[in-house]
Amino acid sequence: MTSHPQSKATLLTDLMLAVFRVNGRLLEKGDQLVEGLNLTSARWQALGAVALAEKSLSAPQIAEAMGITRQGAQKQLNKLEQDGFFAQAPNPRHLRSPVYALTELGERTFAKAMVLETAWAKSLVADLALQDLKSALQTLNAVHEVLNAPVPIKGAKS
Amino acid sequence: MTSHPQSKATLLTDLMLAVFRVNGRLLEKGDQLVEGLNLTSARWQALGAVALAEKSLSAPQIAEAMGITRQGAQKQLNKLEQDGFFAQAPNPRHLRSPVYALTELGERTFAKAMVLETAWAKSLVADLALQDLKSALQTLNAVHEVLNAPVPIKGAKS
DNA sequence: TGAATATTGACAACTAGTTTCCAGTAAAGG
DNA sequence: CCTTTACTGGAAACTAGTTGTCAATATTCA
Repeated sequence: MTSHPQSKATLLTDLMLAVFRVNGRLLEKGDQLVEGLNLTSARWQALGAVALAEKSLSAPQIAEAMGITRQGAQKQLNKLEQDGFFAQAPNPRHLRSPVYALTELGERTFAKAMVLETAWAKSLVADLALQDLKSALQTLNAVHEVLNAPVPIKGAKS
Repeated sequence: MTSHPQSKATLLTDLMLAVFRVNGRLLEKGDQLVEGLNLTSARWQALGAVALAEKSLSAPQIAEAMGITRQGAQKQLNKLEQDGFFAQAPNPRHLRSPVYALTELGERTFAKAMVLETAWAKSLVADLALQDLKSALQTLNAVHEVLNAPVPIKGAKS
């Protein structure tokens, strides 16, 4: 699907494009998977942050778990609270910053989503080899590591 | 960073999360890389669609090349034209649907971005093995293939 | 203790994409 | 031909995130 001379840099570029494509598909399929639960991929992820922490979290904590900004997480939380998935509880550590807990509905819905995700993942891996998945995961993690290095800013407004 | 029992389905789930993380980083770093050129990742991608086609394209053609909707591409094109990167030319095949060509500035800027991207990719691959990149690319492509299969819609509004 | 500093929620404006609708244009089939 | 269908740009409303500002609350530390 791309160029022929497979230098390492070219391969990395191709890998980047593959990440973009797969990312898009995953969000699309994730949305489809949970649309009957009044969820989207983003809303699901917010439920997951609290469910996996197994305790109530403040908005900034949820944001950090989701890898997005405080303000972005807050927007989702406000909607999810309105929809009955989260309930606020007073935060002993901070007057103005409540803690968010899953409601019954939130717990139940997240559990349903987990069941769907597990079934979906199982159906997908039929054609994939365990070792390939392992090494791909390792390589992506290595790429993620490398991406923490600062960008050479030659092109900056000089 | 995640759970221990490494079943294939669990590995795939972890791989999905890795794709999300790497995708976010790539967009962030891509934006930094070209910010001195009055570009963003999205604007860069639009220039690339026309540059790589080596001919003028209509808005729907550019959208398809970018993997986004016609309307999304049109928004970028309108801004990029205002900023002098694209110029419209009449489309002999359609009165109302002009064709977009890179201006001098557009060509020059895309060339600069390519230089930056190549240098960046080269600097990143130092710690990565060629074989790992190859197999990760293949696996991601395989995952992308599998993702074209329809989702089991058990959770849908039945 | 009290002053500087960091964190927080609310709000606004922005990027980047989506879906939906409209009206004009092109293409295809009878 | 001319009617139906497909394609196109424009605009609006939406999702999902960002940055930035403000005022209030916490924290740190001299």
